[in-house]
Amino acid sequence: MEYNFKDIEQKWQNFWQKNKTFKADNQSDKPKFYVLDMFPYPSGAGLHVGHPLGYIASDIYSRFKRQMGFNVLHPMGYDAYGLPAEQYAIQTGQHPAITTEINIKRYREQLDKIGFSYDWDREVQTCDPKYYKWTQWTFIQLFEHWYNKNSDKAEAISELISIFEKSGNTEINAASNFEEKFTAQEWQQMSEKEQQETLMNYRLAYLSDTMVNWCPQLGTVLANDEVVNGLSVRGGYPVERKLMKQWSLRITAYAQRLLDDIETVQWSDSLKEIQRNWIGRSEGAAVSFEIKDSEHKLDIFTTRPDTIFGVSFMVLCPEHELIESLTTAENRAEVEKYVNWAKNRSERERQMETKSVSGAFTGAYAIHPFTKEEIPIWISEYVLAGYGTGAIMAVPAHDSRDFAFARHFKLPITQVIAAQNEEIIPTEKWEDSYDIKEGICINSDIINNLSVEDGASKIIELVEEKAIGKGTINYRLRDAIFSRQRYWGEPFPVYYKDEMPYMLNIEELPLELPEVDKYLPTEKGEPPLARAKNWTTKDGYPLEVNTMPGFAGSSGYYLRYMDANNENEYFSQEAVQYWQNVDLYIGGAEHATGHLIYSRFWNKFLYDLGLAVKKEPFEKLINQGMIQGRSNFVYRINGKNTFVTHSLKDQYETTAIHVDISFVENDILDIEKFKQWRPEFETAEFILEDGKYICGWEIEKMSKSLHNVQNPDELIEKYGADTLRMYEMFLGPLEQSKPWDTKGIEGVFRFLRRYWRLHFNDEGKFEVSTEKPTAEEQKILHIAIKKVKDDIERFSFNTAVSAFMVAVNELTDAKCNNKEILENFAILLSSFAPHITEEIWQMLGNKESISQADFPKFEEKYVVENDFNYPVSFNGKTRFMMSFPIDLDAKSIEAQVLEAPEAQRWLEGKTPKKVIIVPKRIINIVT
RNA sequence: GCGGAUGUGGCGUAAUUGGUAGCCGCGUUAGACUUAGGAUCUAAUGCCGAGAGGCGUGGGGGUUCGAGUCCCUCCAUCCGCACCA
Repeated sequence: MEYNFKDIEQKWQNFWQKNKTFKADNQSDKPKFYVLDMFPYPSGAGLHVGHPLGYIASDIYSRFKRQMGFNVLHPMGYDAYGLPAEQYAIQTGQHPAITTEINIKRYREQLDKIGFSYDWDREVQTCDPKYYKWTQWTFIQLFEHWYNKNSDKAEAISELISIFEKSGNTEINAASNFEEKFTAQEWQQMSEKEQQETLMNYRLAYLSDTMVNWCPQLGTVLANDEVVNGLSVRGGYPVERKLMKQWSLRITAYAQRLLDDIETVQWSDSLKEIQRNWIGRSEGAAVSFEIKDSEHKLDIFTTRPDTIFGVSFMVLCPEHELIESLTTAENRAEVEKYVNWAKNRSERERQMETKSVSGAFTGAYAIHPFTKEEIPIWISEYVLAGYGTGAIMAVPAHDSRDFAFARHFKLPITQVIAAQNEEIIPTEKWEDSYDIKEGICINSDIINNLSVEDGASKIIELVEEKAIGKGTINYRLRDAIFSRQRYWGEPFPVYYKDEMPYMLNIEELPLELPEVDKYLPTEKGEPPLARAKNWTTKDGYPLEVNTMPGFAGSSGYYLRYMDANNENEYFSQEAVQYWQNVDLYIGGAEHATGHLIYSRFWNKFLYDLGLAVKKEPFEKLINQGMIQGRSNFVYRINGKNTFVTHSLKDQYETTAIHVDISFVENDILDIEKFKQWRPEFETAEFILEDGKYICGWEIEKMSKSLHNVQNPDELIEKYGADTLRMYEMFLGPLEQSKPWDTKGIEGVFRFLRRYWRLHFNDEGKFEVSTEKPTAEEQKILHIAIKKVKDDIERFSFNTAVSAFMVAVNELTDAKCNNKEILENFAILLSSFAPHITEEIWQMLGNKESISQADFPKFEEKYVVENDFNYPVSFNGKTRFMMSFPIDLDAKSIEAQVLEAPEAQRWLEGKTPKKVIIVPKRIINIVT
């Protein structure tokens, strides 16, 4: 009987679905194991072969864990809100919900065809009101909490109010930018609105005027991780800075915990490093400089307080609030000109020209806190509004940017740090700044001769004494802007009364997304939800018209899977106590700074509330590599419609043209298909080699425009899902990027057919032997058991596939059709190739699904060898092999080796200086 | 510029503690079976060499009886961050 993968795969996919084979129970005596895939955004293009790579790996691991006796939670769902569906809606008028539903259906079909062991009863879709009810619910909780730095956790706003009533805000230590102090009495005298405005400075979800990344083409603001090089990640449109009233999440309150707990999870070093960089902790000092003839103070942040005696000017960012009041009359025109120029530059321009120096002098002077010298205050765009205080003390001798600025505007440069016993060169002769991180302080008054480290702590001590500064820690991480001026996202559960925002009652959730006539902003420039009719509460208060960003729905989805159908709670305590957190999370590295930071924050907040039970959501995380495309090229002779084969192309002037890979097999072009591809090629002529047109090739990104996209459906049609699954794993290590090359898939297909044939006799009839397995058969099996188990446990799926091939080759050579052996081998293979093994398992007489079988136990006794075939080397070079019993002592081995005729030949009569014998490894003779 | 990763046959890769470099698969070559082969099977296949043998894990150097693996140095490629004070 032939291996008919089509029937087999259909049969078992139906069986699994009908019997809910992979349904996970929230109650079990078994240990739990939670395997999660990063859920996909269902795009219109469907899945290509790169998407399932991680899904296949996690599926193998899930199936393996079930056979190892775990209760496995392996769910799947859809990150269904997103820009493409909305852009499409804007163009066509089709409701994004319809597009999304169609795309989800297509995704589901494609996923089903690959044979994944998901518990589909737990599916979530972020755009489903039953799901986003809990996204809205969490937002309300964030609004109702503040961050107490003393207890280092989120606490209820109601408690904060009672503190305010008792002692104002003088005693609290909260995560907030609000610096004014008020007493209990002052609090009580505030109006309702004033109180609400005050509280807004403490809430973890807060509304404020913020500098945002505004993307005019997308008509929305974007979070920092959604902008790269001044362009939007989605679409690549320019982004500008703009001050807008926006919802933000106070993720910065969690910066230190997000940083610290990176140490506790098993993620790749590179990913941990990306997160650390994104959080960007730096230690230093905040120092307040007095300003000459002014009541204002200039606050700066520096990581190098030890260089304070090298300050020769101060620099403010062009957005700095003191510019207005500090600028002197005679400098005003210049300053205004500069500020305007800087303001109108796009983020992109600004980032492109980081080398050019620009700036303006305010005419004002700061007073050095130690020397009392006057220090000119300048403005330049090289100081960023978003970092520290937006103002710096410039130490040109030891900072390259300050140095460039000082040289350009002819400002003094004073060296204050030097290496021990170093010859001092006057700074006028320097060509660059001296960015030294170790050394001793010079020209520095009271800290002279101290080390950099001691100098810094001395200065911090002194400024604290003078009450003009303190040691501080600064983070690069910004609060997450949470409003989007788009239609296709979660509505905020917020209404406005007296222009202050209030939360809906929990009972009113979910607040469902309303219908609108168009998916565009209103004429007044309000977001699309402003078009909705009756977009108010029952009492007529207007509802929020912004929607939540893409990361809202994906931040807590892993928790919802634990109890996906619970209508009363986000998830029950019973469910979370059992499932805890994700044991294995697999997905792409592109989420390193977005999703993975936000969901860690989300989880920590829910942890503070006593809902989540683990500090970190994802215990182990693996980033699967990208699958690159293999493009094919044809070479057109310039100015002609003639194409020349790859090996002859250098004899002509040619242009390489991407050709669709579906016309090409083994780099040989199907000329007829190519001619039909485009009208212009119909009359094309070809210069061949050996009667064939051979295409050139290159490894590139897999993309529609490069005509190199491999679609899994076609491959499943041709080879079946089991072959696709195994081939994707066989390609190479999971975490490495690798090109997709269909050539090798035949080898895996051949392997499965050879495996199938083990169970059939020469007449093609199913026939297995029920006799006792031979020692040889047991050995082949048990070597495979050990290898496959070890490989799966260390996520080395490619080498496991190779172990299967070795075993099947050996079983074929041994003409093995032993039932016991084949039964165990089927279990081994079933996590990789679930369909074919279910079929064989059934043919072998089993009634239950193979996924419920126990993973075979490795038994040492079947693989022990009596002899070891030693490589005998001379001076490290292997010369011949010689077999010895394993328990033979080194002395006897040495004596026998040296007597061997082969050894005599290599010794050439010399006496060996040394003989090294490593048992079961090697014999090395040194001459 | 800073940080991270990777370099092994024609190609994808393997070598888990420093111990036989190239497992497995693709491709290629030759052969068998066949009306046919894009089915199946057999054999060969790192490079040089007729052979003996020599050379080989990005380059150079080192440690070691022994290095793909450890150390130093240089080069190349990829990814992330980038005026972060």
